[in-house]
Amino acid sequence: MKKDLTPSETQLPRYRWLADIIRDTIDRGLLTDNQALPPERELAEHYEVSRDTVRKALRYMEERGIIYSDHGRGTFVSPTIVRGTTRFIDSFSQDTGNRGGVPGQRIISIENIGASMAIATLLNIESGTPLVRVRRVRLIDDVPVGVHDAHLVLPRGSRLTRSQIERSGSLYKLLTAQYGFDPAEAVENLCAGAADADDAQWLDVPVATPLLICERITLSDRRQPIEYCLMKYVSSYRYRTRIARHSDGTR
Amino acid sequence: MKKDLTPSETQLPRYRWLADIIRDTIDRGLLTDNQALPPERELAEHYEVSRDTVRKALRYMEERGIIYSDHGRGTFVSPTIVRGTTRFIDSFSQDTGNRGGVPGQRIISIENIGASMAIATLLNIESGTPLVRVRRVRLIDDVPVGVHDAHLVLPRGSRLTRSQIERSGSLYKLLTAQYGFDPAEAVENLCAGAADADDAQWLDVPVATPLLICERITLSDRRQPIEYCLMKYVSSYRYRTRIARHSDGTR
DNA sequence: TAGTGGTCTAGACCACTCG
DNA sequence: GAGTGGTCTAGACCACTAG
Repeated sequence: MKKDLTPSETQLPRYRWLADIIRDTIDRGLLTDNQALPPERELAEHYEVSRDTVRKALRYMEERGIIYSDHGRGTFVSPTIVRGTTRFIDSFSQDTGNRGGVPGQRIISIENIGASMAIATLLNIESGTPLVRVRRVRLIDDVPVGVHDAHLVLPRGSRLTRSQIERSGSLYKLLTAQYGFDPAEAVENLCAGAADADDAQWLDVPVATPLLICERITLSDRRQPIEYCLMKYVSSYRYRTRIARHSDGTR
Repeated sequence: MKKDLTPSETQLPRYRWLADIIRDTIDRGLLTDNQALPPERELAEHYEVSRDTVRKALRYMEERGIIYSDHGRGTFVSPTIVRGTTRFIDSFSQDTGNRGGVPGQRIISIENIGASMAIATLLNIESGTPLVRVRRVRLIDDVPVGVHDAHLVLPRGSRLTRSQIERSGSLYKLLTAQYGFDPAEAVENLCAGAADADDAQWLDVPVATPLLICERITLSDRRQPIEYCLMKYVSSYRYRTRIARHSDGTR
């Protein structure tokens, strides 16, 4: 168990080490919805870290929707409905797994293309720049739930093969490991749409069926656009998210 | 200008005061996309605060997608595409204003009802608990773009009138000011759907038109559910969001 | 190697909540 | 008033980036 390792053994900063311990405690059900954590000063003493480090661990968890703090009252475990709503960049495989489904994919095509004007504008690159386009049907428990159409900016000469993607569960993990693809942030735009003939075929629904359309632009650590992805989902697919702030900036 | 006020005059914590100054600098175009901010130590000296306070201001802004920091390189202004994608709980009026539209509403009905079993389960209350149900058509520049169906848990005896809501631009602002309604966090679930006869009438679209469906549960500071809201939007409406994390927890 | 952000500490005081 | 989280400080050292 993580608990038995010292922070230096885990190679993690102390606040991450502490966050993992607390997270574990919650995941094991020893602390449940809206129950209070020990006070910060107590945690600091018990784990032999400064109070500031405790606070860093708590803020780290709060950002992820695991706990929340109330001034003057204490720090509490977030209700189940909130925990686990944090969105990550490689969300599909992740989310699906978290919800108890088996994520899958069927590759429609992999092409080396030049950026169209529309895509070039979105990605802030020259039109005609070489891109890799990957189209996939996404499955949950072998049922098609969505189509992904990704346009990737990869280093010159990168070659992506069907079998590579198929072997690796997650396209992102593959790209990160093999091609230095390093997503830091993404912007998403969601709206309603209707299935066209292609969508209908791949998703096995009638033409004009309502679909959830999600456009994503992914940025590298230097905030250069490295991917444009158009995703369309059938109505049974749920996109979950969490909002933690009021517009007055409070909390 | 805020710049000329001392932190104590603004009644804000120093880190918020500093964040506002930097934000202002960016908004005025003195610092633009991917440009570097001064180093933390320099900001600390210049504004006569500790480096830790500077860091707190920077983290506050980073959470909101205004800037980003890279270890060893510096801190930079987020590209325009990213800035302003932060979602807030009272998003409709806010977002619409930010995008240059004029937000509006047409109230369909205000009812005092008892919680149905479905709603009661979602809100974690007894079925039959008194709720206020507010149905509204949301407008942008006087064009209907969505319908909101809110079920509110308000203190006993609260009375909500049409004219009150109409006078106040934002329902949330009214509830907060008048009824101690204090949203701290919200969970949203998005999916695709089709317009039913009612939707079609209010949104002025054919029945079965694809709609973006967004269900929201709003929680109080004590993380008690205080609202369930079902929102449906026509396909021209864009729901924008930002994802800042990779699933390995890095950054 | 110089410069940057990231982690960590120990201590002080403020602001809020609740009995 | 006692206990909690929130802000702030001054200083140290580590980790990463780039010329």
